[in-house]
Amino acid sequence: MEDEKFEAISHPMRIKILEILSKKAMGFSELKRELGIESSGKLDFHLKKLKGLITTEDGKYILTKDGYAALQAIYTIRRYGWQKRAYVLNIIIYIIVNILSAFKAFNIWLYTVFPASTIWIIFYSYWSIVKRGIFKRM
Amino acid sequence: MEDEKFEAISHPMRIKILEILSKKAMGFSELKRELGIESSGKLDFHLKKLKGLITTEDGKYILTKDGYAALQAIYTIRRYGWQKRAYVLNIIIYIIVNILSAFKAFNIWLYTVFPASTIWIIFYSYWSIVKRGIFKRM
DNA sequence: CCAAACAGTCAATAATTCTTGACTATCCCA
DNA sequence: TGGGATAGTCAAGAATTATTGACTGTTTGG
Repeated sequence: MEDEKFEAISHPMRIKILEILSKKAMGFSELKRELGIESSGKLDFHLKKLKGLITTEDGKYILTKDGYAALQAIYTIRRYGWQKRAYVLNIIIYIIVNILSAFKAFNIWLYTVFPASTIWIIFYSYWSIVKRGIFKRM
Repeated sequence: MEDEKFEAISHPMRIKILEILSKKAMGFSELKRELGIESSGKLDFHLKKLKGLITTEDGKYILTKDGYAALQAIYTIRRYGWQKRAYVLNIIIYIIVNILSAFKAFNIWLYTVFPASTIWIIFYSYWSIVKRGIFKRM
């Protein structure tokens, strides 16, 4: 099912098209100009390959939900480090919030801040490490 | 630079190879068996296409850092809904933590929990919405 | 030592993808 | 009314990717 999505974004021009359309809806000719190509057939070919990732609205091309997901995948590869950094920052803030709260008012911390933030951090760690494998062989 | 990575994972067999190797390091023949193919040339061809995403260790194939990133991209497409759900849950927990803290001890909340968690939520929202576009045409 | 299993390579062919360029049709405004 | 801009389609050929199958070494157990 998702194999053809990777096929769809496996050509530089199609990635370019997704990036352009994520910023601005465009018609056929404007897109052609933006891509710096002369051949209409070429653009037609690539637009057809992007079926499911783009659609039209008021005569202009826009990304679909899956189009944004595909772009997301591209950014995942480009900015993979982000996830790890976000995770580390999350943990640091968790620790800071808890230490500050515990020192200021132990009881409140123990019964509200600590359980709530700990549930969150467990969930987030599970998501980051188990589901997304952010620390696997990084 | 990353274009060839998408080309690399644009074939079902290569996605299968990445998934198999992410779970267990394997030699040539074991991989062939696991994939249910007869032709050595075929496996050789696809392994070569995966250059940069896999490597060998003790005579067995394993994923590289980029291999895991590519697999990550595959999961991003498969489990895209997760991000939105995680974001919403994060916001809910932020609100709960803040309301509870504010009611129990207003001053502590105002000077520690609120600023720290608000900085976090701004950062996280920026990351989720601006950088990753999780609400764009979902 | 022999055979079977492992770990590939490579050339030829099949299949698919990409590009070109010629063509159609509509709209608009001068 | 005619020319330029928009919005495509399609067939043919070029280029690339995928598969097959025959081949080469190495290792390992009996």
